[in-house]
Amino acid sequence: MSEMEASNNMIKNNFSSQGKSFGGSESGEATVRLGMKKGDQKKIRKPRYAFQTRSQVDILDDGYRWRKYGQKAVKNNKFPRSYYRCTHHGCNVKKQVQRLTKDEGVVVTTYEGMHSHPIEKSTDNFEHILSQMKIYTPF
DNA sequence: CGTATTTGACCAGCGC
DNA sequence: GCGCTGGTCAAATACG
Repeated sequence: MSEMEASNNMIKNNFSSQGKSFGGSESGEATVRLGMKKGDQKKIRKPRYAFQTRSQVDILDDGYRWRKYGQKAVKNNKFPRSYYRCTHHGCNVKKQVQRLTKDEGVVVTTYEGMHSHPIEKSTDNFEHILSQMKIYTPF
């Protein structure tokens, strides 16, 4: 996983890439237990979008519900990385949050997969979220 | 009661 | 061939 360093340069700003119909990365998911691992992934590359945001809190809600399924520390970072997963049915979207060792105020959020359902929260509320981002973006 | 969260342990892949 | 890392899952717990 050397992408953590690369991500620093590969940061993309295509936030609107998610709101679209499903049909993309689906992976049959069938896999029973450990079968799901990278079996499909090794063949099909899931879209990965990394976002770099300046915020003291790593809990940036984009409008979806996330369930934390793991937390592991990274070598390049003395801060632990948090793994989140969408709690929707049929929505295998994964998201991971990581902080930069150099700037703890910078949070890197990486989204994996695409949502196949509309946002739960009200769009109006979403505005509040953006407002939160702005507040934590003094630069 | 239900949901969400937490920590630990396990497994597979890859490296050397 | 063995070791190591990373990554995910499972169960237990906490909280609303």
